[in-house]
Amino acid sequence: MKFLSPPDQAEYRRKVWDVVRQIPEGQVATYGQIAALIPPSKGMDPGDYAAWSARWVGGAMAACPDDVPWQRVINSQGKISLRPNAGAERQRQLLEDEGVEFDARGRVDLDVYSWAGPSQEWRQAHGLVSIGGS
DNA sequence: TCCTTGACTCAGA
DNA sequence: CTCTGAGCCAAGG
Repeated sequence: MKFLSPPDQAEYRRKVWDVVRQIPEGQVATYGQIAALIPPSKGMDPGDYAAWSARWVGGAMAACPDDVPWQRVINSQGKISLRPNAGAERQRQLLEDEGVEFDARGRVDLDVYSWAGPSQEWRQAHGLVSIGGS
């Protein structure tokens, strides 16, 4: 799914995967968090980007390579975003195997497992937004 | 060609 | 804290 595809979708998805690969085992990141690390394409309206980038990340996950730890990416509520019949149980299983715990409602405590993001150095090397924002 | 269907998030109730 | 609805594009049937 992509809604409002970014001008450079292939490029965008590649960046998303690079970021996801940095998420350490036992930690999780949200779609919005990943999106916030990647700057909008030149000329793109910041408002539109903020509104749709999270979905683009979701779209990137839908087609990610096997070496991408897609299970560590969940929604802003700390819940699995996959539909029950699309691998949600598998995702939860993978996370639990890494030590991530789910509460009674099937949510992950983001205060405990949320990833802090890649190092400033890594961000610069990959052309992502720097710490401190613009 | 028309209609459905998405790995999301945020504000309101 | 939980549940709803809005925002909005494109590929596939």
